Amino acid sequence: MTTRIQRRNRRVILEAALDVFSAQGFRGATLDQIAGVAGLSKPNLLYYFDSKEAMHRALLADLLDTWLAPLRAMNPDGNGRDEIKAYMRRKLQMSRELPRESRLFANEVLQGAPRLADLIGGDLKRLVDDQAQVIRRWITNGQIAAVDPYHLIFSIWALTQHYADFDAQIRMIRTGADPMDGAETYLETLFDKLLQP
Amino acid sequence: MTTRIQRRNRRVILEAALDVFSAQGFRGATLDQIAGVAGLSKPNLLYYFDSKEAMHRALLADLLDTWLAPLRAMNPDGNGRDEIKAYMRRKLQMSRELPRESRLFANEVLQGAPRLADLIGGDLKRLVDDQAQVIRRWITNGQIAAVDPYHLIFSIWALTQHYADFDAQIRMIRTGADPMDGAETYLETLFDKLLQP
DNA sequence: CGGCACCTTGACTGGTTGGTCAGGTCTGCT
DNA sequence: AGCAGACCTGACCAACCAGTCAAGGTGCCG
Repeated sequence: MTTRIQRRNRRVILEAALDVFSAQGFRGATLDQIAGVAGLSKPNLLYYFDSKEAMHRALLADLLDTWLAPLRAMNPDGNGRDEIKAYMRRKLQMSRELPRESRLFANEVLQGAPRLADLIGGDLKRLVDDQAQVIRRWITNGQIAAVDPYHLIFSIWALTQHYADFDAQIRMIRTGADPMDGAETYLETLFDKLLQP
Repeated sequence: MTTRIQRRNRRVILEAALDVFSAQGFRGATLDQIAGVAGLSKPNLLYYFDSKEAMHRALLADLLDTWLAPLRAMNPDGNGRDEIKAYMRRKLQMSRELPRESRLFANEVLQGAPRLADLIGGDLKRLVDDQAQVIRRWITNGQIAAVDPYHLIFSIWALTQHYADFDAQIRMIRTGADPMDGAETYLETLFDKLLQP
């Protein structure tokens, strides 16, 4: 049985943990920092989660579905070009709206995904394999140009997540402007040209 | 005056530090780990470098030139499409040959580039601004299609570095094969189509 | 081969950090 | 109101970690 207080505090803690983990990485984050952001005491954090590791795991598990949803949502019966471009647009929107989540995953993968491997397991691979098949069918149908489906998916990840993960670098260069200004238009053009049969 | 032993040990230490920092991030790396990889004692490390921070700074400073060289090497008087594609190819090769360096920078930028800001300063911005001007000229000359020069550069970074930085994820999906198999062909096609006037 | 500068290290320190615990406070139910 | 169980915390601990130091070892010069 979960109480109202439990629900509220767990939410507050995970929110704070996302803030700190995404900005500092797992090793770099401290319970004191998370406690400070959450406005709770450190022992209280550990009343709700068994360990720092458990918070991190809970975060990743909660976010995994959200993170993969855009890829899952690609409709095999839709028009190839529209579906892929819609996928790209959804991912780009996630970089804009959920940059902390993007950086959390990036931090994790960058360090070899030790805490992610068992969570994802073959799940991600299966999803990507399935959608690669779908893309292959669109190629066969002549709906899109013949490009490697895996590299196509990787390039969507790379191009969209870059704006969240490397935000600091982009800000150094495009001082003033919103770092993502013009990104949608640019990527729209890029994928239009790439996929044109 | 630097002795032979000094040169050798500094090199060994930076090599080990690159290994550990790129895999664990600054905060995640410990001097004991670096000492272990280097085959030296921890106090000995601190005989050659004032602090952990100093090792990290030395690494970044040493690598910065290497890292920006490909962008600097873009020849304003060359053919636009060839120059940009050559830049992309050089960056992709760096992802293949220097993945640790790529991950070191990625780790740094991901966490807001605190230790990089003063090192790069306006230097990177100036270089990118200059090369963006060069690209604009190629567009005016009709050598390449009209695309936003900044997003073009960002997309080259994103697409090439992704293979080094997200290697762990790609390996989960493309089990067996070399993660970068087919990447060059794919990116060649992508930029061909994108830049086609 | 003797001496001096350079190199190396075991043992230590002070500060940080994840996690524990005993006891106190609050909340919701009857 | 009263109580049982949920919630919260100050004080504490053990492990870890960057950095110090004094003392001994090593290479290089005359």
